[in-house]
Amino acid sequence: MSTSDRRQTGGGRARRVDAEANRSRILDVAEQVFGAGGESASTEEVARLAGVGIATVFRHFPTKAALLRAVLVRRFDRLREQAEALLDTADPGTAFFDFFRHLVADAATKIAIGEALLDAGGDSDGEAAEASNGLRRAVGALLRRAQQAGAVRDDVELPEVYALLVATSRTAAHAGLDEEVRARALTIVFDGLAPHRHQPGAG
Amino acid sequence: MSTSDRRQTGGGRARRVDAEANRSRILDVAEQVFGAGGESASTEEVARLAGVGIATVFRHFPTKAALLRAVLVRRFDRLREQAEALLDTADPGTAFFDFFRHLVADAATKIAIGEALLDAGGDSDGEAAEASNGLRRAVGALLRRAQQAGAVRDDVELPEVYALLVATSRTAAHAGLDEEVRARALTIVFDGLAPHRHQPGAG
DNA sequence: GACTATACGGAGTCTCGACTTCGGATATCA
DNA sequence: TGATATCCGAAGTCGAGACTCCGTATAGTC
Repeated sequence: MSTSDRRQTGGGRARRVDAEANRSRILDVAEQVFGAGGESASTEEVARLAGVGIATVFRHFPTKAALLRAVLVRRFDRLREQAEALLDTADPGTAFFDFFRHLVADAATKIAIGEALLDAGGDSDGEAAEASNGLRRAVGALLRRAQQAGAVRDDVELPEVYALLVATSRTAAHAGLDEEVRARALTIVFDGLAPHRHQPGAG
Repeated sequence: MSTSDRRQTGGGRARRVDAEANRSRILDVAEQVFGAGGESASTEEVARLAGVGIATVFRHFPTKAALLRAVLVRRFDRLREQAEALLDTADPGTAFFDFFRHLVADAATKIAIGEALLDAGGDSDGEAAEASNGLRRAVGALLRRAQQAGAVRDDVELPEVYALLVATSRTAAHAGLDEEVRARALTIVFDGLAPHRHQPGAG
């Protein structure tokens, strides 16, 4: 309900099926390409890997920014759905920490996602910001539930938790950080989020 | 002893004082410009703000990458010196946590620094990698000392600690994360680094 | 099978930014 | 002060990548 409903409403005829298939393939490829190379990857490469001409890409997405936005919206929506699904999980603590881990692992192969997690919140266009906020709210719900269950300390709030989520995701997105180190770093963060602790390192 | 010693050795005459002044000013401006806008900021803007022609920038630094590298080397060296100075501080725990906080705050106004903290380690040229490793080693020394003093748990190692340092620095570097949230996020990380805790959120 | 709106791809244009050229200025030294 | 090696800036070149034009192909409809 976020994308791909353009001509359906408004009177004009529906999109041709080949055009719809191309649009979908372009989105898939763009997610991979921008995921691997960041947003500096070229539109031409997306077209080539999708097996279409560059004009076709620009016909479906008027600017490169629009394409990137569409990719991000889809990704954010998917992550939000996964987060919301976890709200039904039996153990709130497991749900929260698992999703944290999942998002970081997911971002590890998607540079642009990690970057965008941050950027989309502030500026950006309405749709992308909305998708980003949707994800943020879902994380907030997981957090609150985990706190009520006593799995996360009560004195932390969404902004700093989300900041840590973004920070670890963005860093995991780049090469050079192997999986084991990432897991150990997350363990430290999770320990910091756990209840029953005193204040260290205060200046 | 890392930069600015070019013509001094080797027989040729020393650099003219106006040239040396320009070189220094270019480095200062470049640090600001790349700090604020990331490495995508243009060389021409550096030249303009430094009050010189663009050719002068390229005369001193043969490529944009070389300029960026010079900026980073200088910055890394400076941070390393600060870290090493803290090794004489009375309290090892305070030294470690203060430097962590300092580095994150420093990176908050220097996008390129945060990015480079990560990148320089892996590839990059010899000089930049060396400077980066120097900083990493200095952080390692602070960490070990803090652990011996019982201010940081014994079962964490430099890779994951450095990863967290990089992660929080990079994220702090972008807009939209206010100072208070940053401080609260760091508190969580520091709590995770503190000794005497059980394992939460394990899956 | 023919007709047509829709979609396609290749070959452009246009802008931007890294880097060079070269004639003119100036610090340095005698 | 005069000679000159060094340094400077304005105006280029060059390549890359975002975006457009237009003749051709094809899905959808009869």
